[in-house]
Amino acid sequence: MQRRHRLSRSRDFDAVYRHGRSVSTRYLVLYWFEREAGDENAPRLGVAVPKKIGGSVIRNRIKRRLREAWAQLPEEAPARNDYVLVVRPGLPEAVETRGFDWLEERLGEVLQKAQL
RNA sequence: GCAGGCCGGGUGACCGCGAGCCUUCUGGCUCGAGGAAAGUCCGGACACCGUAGGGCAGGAUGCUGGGGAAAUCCCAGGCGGCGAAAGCCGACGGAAAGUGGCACAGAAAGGAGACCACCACCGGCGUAACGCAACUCCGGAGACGCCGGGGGCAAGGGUGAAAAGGUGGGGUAAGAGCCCACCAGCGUCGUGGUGACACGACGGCUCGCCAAACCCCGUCCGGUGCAAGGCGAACAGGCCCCGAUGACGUAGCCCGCGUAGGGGCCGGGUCGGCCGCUCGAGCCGCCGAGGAAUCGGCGGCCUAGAUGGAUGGUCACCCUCGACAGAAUCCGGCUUAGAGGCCUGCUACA
RNA sequence: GCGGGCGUAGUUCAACGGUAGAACAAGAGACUUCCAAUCUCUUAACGCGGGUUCGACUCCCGCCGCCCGCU
Repeated sequence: MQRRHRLSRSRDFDAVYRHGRSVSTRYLVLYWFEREAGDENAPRLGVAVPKKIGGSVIRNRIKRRLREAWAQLPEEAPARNDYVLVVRPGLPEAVETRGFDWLEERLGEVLQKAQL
């Protein structure tokens, strides 16, 4: 995922949290927010992992895997939006035991629930 | 069992990520986490702060020698403790400068005293022809017993973590370093050692424990931290108060020094960009000095620099199935976490 | 990056270096026809590992966990 397809500023995160909508599942929370009308460049993703989840190795690994899973997705996420994925406790352990394919299913689940 | 050192899954393919370089402009090449990157416990480098100067206060530190930029660091040695040994551990200056503490128990917890017991002496009372535990000693000039008195003494008693050196002998009315021998401690001298210290001789005869209790002594310490700091961008108004009778710098206080600005409220701007940013007390190899830490010389190498923060996905094969864990200015240490494997030396047992 | 504070019964808090206490809660009993209230009794704890000391919740060092600041 290239840098322009990521959320890179604290103000962007704030905007998505403050003005966007959200949906949550057992392991993930998804926020999304429609940017300025007519801006159809590409979807942008930010990943947030609380410190409660684990050490920096755990947190970095789950972020990498979520970005990879996001990139593997077909065009399910409309390009006009900014997204923030929040990891909930238990996800890294579950991925370790159930594998990467399971993580892709969980990501698809939360996107479907959002009904974009 | 102990000590020291090292490695920390590997190889290949495709798709991705970050940086640099090249480029025919959409690709190619190269590099891309750790021994602890961690905790932030010490020490620096570096940077800035209208000065960093002194005193007090405060903090840190504390055997000796060497190393090191420095350090709650390293090496070697001494001393003390633990262990059968190899070896490990130790904030290890001062208690005859002062203050304070030593619960319970115990007579007494520190410049001494005397509860019980012991010992002669003096006085009083009661007695013994056989008495006294016993005698060849002593005893009606009163032994012995009881009571009282002023003394002597600190060996014994029980308590305690600890009781004024320990053991043995002499000595004495009973005793005591009162005297003697050995041991321990202290002091002086000598010898060895750079030194901590060790050994020996002599001396007088002894001075409790706690300073990780206050403290005393020696040594060291300006503050803030890369979110330092610099460049550029944006905004660049109003009111009030204090101030050469010294505000403020200045930090806990005082002195000294410097200097003309400082503070509050409202309004406005900035949650962006570039540099700092990785070549350094650097790493590797060889040679030399040294007992080692380490140092010197020569040759070679360039080895992450992100900024919501770069290592992931899929597949194949192999092995002993892979722990703890992710750089954020850099470096030297300490501490903590940690699956497995390799090498070297030593000790004990068989 | 820098700095500060706190860990004691189930909970909220105490304790000059000398036996860890109080309140509430919980359990049992008493009182009551029953419940509540009240009274009595009981159960329980110094975050972990070293060190100093005769002796450590207390003093020192190192970890672990939690909370809070500054920029």
